[in-house]
Amino acid sequence: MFSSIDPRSPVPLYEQIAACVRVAVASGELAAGEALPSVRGLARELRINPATVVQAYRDLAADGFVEMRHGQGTFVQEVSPLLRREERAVQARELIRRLLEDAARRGIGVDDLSRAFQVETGVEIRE
Amino acid sequence: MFSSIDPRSPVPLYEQIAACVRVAVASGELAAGEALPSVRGLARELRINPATVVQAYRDLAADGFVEMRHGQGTFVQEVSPLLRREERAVQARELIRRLLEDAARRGIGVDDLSRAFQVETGVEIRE
DNA sequence: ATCGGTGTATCGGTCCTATAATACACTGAA
DNA sequence: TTCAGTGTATTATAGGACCGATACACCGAT
Repeated sequence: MFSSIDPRSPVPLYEQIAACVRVAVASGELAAGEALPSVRGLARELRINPATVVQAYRDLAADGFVEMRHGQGTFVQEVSPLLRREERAVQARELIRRLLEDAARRGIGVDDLSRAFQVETGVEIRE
Repeated sequence: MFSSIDPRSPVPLYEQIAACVRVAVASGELAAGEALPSVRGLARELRINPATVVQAYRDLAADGFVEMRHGQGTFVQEVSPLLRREERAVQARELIRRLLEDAARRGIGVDDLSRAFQVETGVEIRE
């Protein structure tokens, strides 16, 4: 599940770890209620510091993906597909807002973005 | 033109300055061929270091927005609307690629993004 | 009660970025 | 030539992000 972790990558280790967990949950490899690897266990397996794993798990917990139970472990959160879908929508809107800000700062308009979106994803757009 | 510059903002000063110039050019407040404020002059006006202004101007020069002439000043570049439009398109695609990476890392799909785009901008989307 | 598992909290070091400071080099007009 | 203006280059400082080390606190089985 964590085979793609690369300490030399420019993206932070804790983000890589969190990403692995997210895709594992999305793909069903990690079912709701199931326990994640322990902080120490994963740290030993990846030969990194426990605190780094903690940071990844805390991010996931902040997003409601997992729950950390002191003394017990970290578990995939039970949420209805509807709620999870809503959560994704919220985050997607946040990403789009940031995109629009960045673009505006460079004088790039919504029409430029929608065209680029179409080119990169194949999703067609109309006004 | 630089009234919105805020040293306490989390976005770097040089980006704020570059953004101001870009919108000034886009709005026509700064015509092609016209000179920008000198590095020292703007630095004094904003009470910041000249090197910070330089970094902003260099970014703009790298994007082809302005031309820095040693000993003379920094001038808004003459470019055809067509070329400028192409440049915007390139940057827009770059922004979209980054958006897609960020989203994938969080398990957010293209469909989530296109819906969010629609919500935030009012632009309708179809597959 | 104890012990081996778990997460929690705090500190310090390293690296990178943004910004500043300062000295340098070019241009055009007097 | 000289000088006041301009951009250029190099080095130094402050701050933050990332990661590691280490000590602490909780839980459940024995």
